[in-house]
Amino acid sequence: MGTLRSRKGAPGLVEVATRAGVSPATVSRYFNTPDIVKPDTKARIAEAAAELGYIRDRMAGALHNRFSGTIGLIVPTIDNAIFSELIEVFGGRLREHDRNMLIASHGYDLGLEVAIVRSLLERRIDGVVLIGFDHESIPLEMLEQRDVPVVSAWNYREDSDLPCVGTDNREAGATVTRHLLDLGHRDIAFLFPDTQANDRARDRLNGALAVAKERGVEPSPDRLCIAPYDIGEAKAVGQAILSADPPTAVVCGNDIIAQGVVFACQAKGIRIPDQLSIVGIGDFRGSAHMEPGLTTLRLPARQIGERVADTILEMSLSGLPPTTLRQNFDASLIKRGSTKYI
Amino acid sequence: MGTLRSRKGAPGLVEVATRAGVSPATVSRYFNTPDIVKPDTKARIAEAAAELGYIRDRMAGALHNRFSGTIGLIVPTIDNAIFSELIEVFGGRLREHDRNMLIASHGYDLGLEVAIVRSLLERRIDGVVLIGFDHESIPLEMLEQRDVPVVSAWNYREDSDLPCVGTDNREAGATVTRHLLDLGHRDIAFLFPDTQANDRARDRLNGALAVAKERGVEPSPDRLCIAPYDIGEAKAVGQAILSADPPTAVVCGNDIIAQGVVFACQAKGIRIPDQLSIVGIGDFRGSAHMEPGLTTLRLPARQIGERVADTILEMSLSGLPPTTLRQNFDASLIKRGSTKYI
DNA sequence: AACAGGAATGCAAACGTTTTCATTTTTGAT
DNA sequence: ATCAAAAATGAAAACGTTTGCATTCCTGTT
Repeated sequence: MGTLRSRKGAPGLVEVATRAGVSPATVSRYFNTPDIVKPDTKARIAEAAAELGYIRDRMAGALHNRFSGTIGLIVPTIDNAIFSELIEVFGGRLREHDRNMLIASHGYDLGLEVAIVRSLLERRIDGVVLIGFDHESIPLEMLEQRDVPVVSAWNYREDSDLPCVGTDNREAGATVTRHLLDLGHRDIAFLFPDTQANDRARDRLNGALAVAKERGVEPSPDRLCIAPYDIGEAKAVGQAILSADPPTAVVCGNDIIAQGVVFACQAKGIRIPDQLSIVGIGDFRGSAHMEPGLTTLRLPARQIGERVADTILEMSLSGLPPTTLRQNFDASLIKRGSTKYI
Repeated sequence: MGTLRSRKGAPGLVEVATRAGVSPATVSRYFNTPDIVKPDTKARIAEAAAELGYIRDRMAGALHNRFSGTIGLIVPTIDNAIFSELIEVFGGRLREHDRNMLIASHGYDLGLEVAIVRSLLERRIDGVVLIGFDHESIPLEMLEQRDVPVVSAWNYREDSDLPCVGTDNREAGATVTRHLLDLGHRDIAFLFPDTQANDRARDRLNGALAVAKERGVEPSPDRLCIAPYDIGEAKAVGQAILSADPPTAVVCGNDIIAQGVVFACQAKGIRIPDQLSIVGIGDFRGSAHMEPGLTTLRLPARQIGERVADTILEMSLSGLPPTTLRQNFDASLIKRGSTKYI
């Protein structure tokens, strides 16, 4: 069905072999284990390959040796500052190791993950990186059954089922909240996204509430607000909070929300940090440079991205769990102009 | 070399065939051309496949019929609001068509493209989407030689060599500048990234300067400033501009830069739009909600993303140039609070 | 009831590599 | 110069599908 295009003039391994006067096997070895072919032969093959403009067909190879050289990354969203640095760094690291990144997003619809995982498995993925710990069991089983390595990125939990590389989100929530408490704030609002299918947000909120309680601060229900990771909606929620009986400080689930609240204040003429202190989590692009600068928790996205890549590659090569099963990266509180003692 | 893991228990096409009591060929047809297999047989195969948890191996198939079901996308950067919506939409559309997205970024280093293209070709990509028109000839030739469809996204030019889907960036630059001129501004500064290896920025700036000249406004050299697509650096450049003898308006290469300038004003206590009008291009996340809202040009990223996907799929299926070789999407000026008549 | 024509299916040869095993060449020591 | 051992290469059988061609099974017509 349909017109079948032929591979125009693309030369194959055999043609390189013929031209170099060696067997296909030797050419294959030249590419895969160059150290076992004689320098002399190597030179001839290199020349032949260059002259023909040969490009190897890794699919054909993968058919044989199980490795496709492709790693899958499944994220909730690409179109958002949250994961973009992680994605960029991860992809770059993979390229350094001559692997490709197959990426898919599900828009926080975990049900889509099963379709995505199936699609990735059909392409013989060498490994899969997921964000966080909230996942349906079916896709995980499919991966498990086929022995495909899986790493959870972004989150750290000492008792996670999956190998993980990330930060402790409970701790993250606790840290920013502690900062506000240390500054003397007692009337604190919490703006977090729906914690239903988002373990990062859930952990952060729990950590935040735990430390508050510990210090004797128990927010009333109207101090617990839901705002999605969207700057416009966060701004709207922020304006609502600030309308009557505003708190003295706000803990935001991430910097997107915090930025929304900053804009809400500017819209209502509320001075930051004099009338309201704001903390975010993430230190996204822009948080450092807005006015006032946002006090936030810097998550080491760069380190996590690189480490995730290294970990999944290690697993795919060894076929075993990684040497370090769970890796925790510390987040650091960055104090800027958006917080102040009360 | 290394331990070769075997495909644990993964069943193959033949096992499905055996269990369903049909030949492998029929099972293959069941997946590829379901309409030519008898309903009865179809049911038996479906059952067998489900029971075994069969997942097809598209690499093996690709070996035969040339289609890997994977499309490559090469962007300058992922970690930036510029392309993220395009990427997200494009990837989603591909998934709807049961294709995967292989993504790579080169960080505005076009020299990297050749390595990336090679790597994609090794994976038997069905098509490649590039951003803009500035590309080295070698990767393009490699793709051409192998008959791999290429589409340029984001930019539109009526005389482009490649099929393209995007907006006319000259027009974009002209539109925002015209808006300022219409408001009576004559002393306008232009903040653009280095236009060396970035045809989008170059076209925008040229369009902006052309329309200015047309109206008799010729900016002095110190009104032409270079700022990268980075909010912090743009803010710094903005502060420099505003220090002595500030202009009455600024045209920014994109919204990131514009946001930086907004923050620069806030830092220096310059009131927007009373003392300075600012326009951006792109209508990125956040531009609508910052204070004041940013007047900018909305680029139809969503439409472009979908259309690019459709176009590359069409090309890959037909093996021909797309029916519509060059597709232009109109951008619309969004007037918000950052601009005002002088 | 016989038959033509189309619809379903099966057979076996690809697709472009990798890899095992066997064979040849080289190396270094005597 | 000779030989054993190591290094380099070659021959051919995989890998898991797809597909052209051949065959069998239907369906409806005379």
